[in-house]
Amino acid sequence: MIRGESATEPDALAGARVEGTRDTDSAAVALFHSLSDPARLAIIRLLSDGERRVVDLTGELGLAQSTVSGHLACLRSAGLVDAHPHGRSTYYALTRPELWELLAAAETVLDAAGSAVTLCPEHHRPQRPEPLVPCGVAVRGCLLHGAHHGRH
Amino acid sequence: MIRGESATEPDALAGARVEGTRDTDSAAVALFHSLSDPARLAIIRLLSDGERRVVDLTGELGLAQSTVSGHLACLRSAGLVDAHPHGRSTYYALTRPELWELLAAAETVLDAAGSAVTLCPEHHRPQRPEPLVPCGVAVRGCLLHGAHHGRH
DNA sequence: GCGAATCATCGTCATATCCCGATGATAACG
DNA sequence: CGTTATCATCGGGATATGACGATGATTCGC
Repeated sequence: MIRGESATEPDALAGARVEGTRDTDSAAVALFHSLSDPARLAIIRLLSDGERRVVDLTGELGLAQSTVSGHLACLRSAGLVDAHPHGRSTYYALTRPELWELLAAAETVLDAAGSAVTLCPEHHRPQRPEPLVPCGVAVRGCLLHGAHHGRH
Repeated sequence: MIRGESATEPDALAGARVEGTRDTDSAAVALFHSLSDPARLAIIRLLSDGERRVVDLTGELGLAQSTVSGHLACLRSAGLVDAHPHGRSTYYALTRPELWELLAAAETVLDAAGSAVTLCPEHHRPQRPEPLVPCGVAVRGCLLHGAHHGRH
């Protein structure tokens, strides 16, 4: 991963090894893998405010520069960030606004599991669809509205 | 992971090591990690039709039984499946209907990246929200409806 | 022109991960 | 009761991963 991102490359061979998997699962595997590291989640959060240089991210994360470069390479390979060299600096920015829906959906899954998790920065949080169940059963406070909504 | 799921346990220590991460990120990391393996995605797909025994999954996946047990332990630790021992068999079932929204959202991200990926079984696919952009700009066929919708 | 800054890459290390076969506890079957 | 089936767990192997420091190419600032 840190060198060459071989594990995140779409790998039809590994996909064909396990029955029931699909070649296209590799892209999904790479996407989920890119999100399965705390440093990379933190990078995404930092980039949500706008593009940043590697040295900025390095300072904020408190990791070695080479490590940050590796994480950015992983995110880049998964298509979540883009790199814009500018002189001796390289600016990285997020590329997929759809990512916020994904993070919000993960919040929902974890919320249902009892983990109050906030992955989406507030200004990127997609609107939750209106609950289909009429209000009446207060199960848990809604993360977005902080009020009690019917859940199910 | 295969023994003890130490890597998927919420680990506040690792979370505190990288600046900008949150302790609660561990649950998200574990969730994304649980989805970042082709065999586990296949298991989720198999279980989408209803609960199954380990031996059934083992047969369908073509993996060693111990491997399948390990994957199920991972999914279980992430809260995505539940185990119901019944005699000498153990039935596994999915626990989070919210998971379909997450997989659909991942499809969207990958779709935007140019990878036509189907993670959601058809009978579990959540309804896509109506596009906010009026029809007019045909960019890419909609996975669900197969017709051309405005994208942006 | 020189020193400093930046960053992708490499090598190394400790640990994790997925794979397998083996094993033992438990339950089912004849 | 003896045999078979099932499954969680363990040990080992091959590989991957995230961490670090070092390095060299490129750019910037004086």
